[in-house]
Amino acid sequence: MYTAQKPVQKKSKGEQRTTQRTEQTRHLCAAMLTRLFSDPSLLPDMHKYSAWAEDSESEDSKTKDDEDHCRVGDDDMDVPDLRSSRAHSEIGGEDEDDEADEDEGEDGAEGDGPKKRGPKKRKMTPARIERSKLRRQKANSRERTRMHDLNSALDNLRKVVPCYSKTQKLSKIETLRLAKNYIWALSEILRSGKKPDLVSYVQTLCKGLSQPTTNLVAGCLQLNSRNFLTEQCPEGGRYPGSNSFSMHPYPYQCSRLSSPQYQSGSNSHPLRTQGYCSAYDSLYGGSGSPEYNSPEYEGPISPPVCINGNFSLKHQGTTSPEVAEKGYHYSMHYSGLAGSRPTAGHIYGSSGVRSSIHSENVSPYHDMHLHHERAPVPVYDELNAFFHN
DNA sequence: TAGGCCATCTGGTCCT
DNA sequence: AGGACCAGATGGCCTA
Repeated sequence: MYTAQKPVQKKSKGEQRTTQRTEQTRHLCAAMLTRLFSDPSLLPDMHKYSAWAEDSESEDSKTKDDEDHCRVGDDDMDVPDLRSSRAHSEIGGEDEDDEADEDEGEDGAEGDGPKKRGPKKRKMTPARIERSKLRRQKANSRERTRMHDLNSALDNLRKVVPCYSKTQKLSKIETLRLAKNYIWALSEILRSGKKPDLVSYVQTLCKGLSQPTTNLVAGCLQLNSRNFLTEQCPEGGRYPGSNSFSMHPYPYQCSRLSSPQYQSGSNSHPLRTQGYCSAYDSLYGGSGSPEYNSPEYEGPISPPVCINGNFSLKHQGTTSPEVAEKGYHYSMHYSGLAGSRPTAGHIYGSSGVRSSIHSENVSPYHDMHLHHERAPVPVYDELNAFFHN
């Protein structure tokens, strides 16, 4: 009696862990695919997107509510399933024996009653059991491979979303969320044909992200914003290759950048030699865009990102140091936008103005790195062509 | 210690 | 029948 109920309690806890993430991921994927591919006209329409994003959130919550509701009703019905499932798990490979036993049990219980319809289960012979085990092993192996492929695809996705790090990976769900926002942000760029408002762009990018992820992105933003603030070539003019999308002057500043600690810095900051630059610059042709022939830089160019409303509101004055102290390891990466564009090399080159901005306070970002895979994302080429027409 | 995230196993369902 | 896909369950690892 109670042995059957104990797993239910355990299951409840397990569900809290599993179904939340599963449902979030599933609905996010479904919403993304449905919206993006079934109705392409939605793509460039950020107004619709805003509404949709809210819908998605409400759907998510609704789904969660529904799920919670179902869970209450499911408990009783799940008991037998759970019991059998646990039995299978603990007595791995004996499922067919269970079937055989079940058959016998049914036969015995029903006796002269109505016969169970459907194909009668054959008695399990040792050979069948062995084959069944083999099938299960093969299925497990395939499932592992499938999940590895899925994770590999997610890794590739991580590399083309705005905040990438090998050491501080975005979670699966956050990767999908950020990718969704990224797609919409890029779509809006294509639709409007002009440089987006930075604040709204970033708010779009960070919409729906968890606080930790927002902080991660915010850390990237700080790097970018430093670049925004210091985007001048050593000669006081533009970097070679910069175009009309130069970001001067920058009306937007990350709050953290207003603090003196980011106004004075060390020339020895390692980032200076690692090819980091404003992704916004990269995307919009601002000065200091990296180039692929830079010794340090080979990876794609990240989209523009900057301060997030949530981050700004919730963490002003507190989050930035916190982020700095957590030792988050992330980096901006760069899309292929600059791949065919002649630019000035990485902005943290040997010359001065930018260099002086960097502070040892950003040391948590020392290990930021650029990945060296350039994802063949078509939109990059489109954007590239667009911005250079 | 609780919660988040993840990998894995597993059974069910659908399709070829 | 077998493979692909999905979702539930579970346990491990990590972090606050």
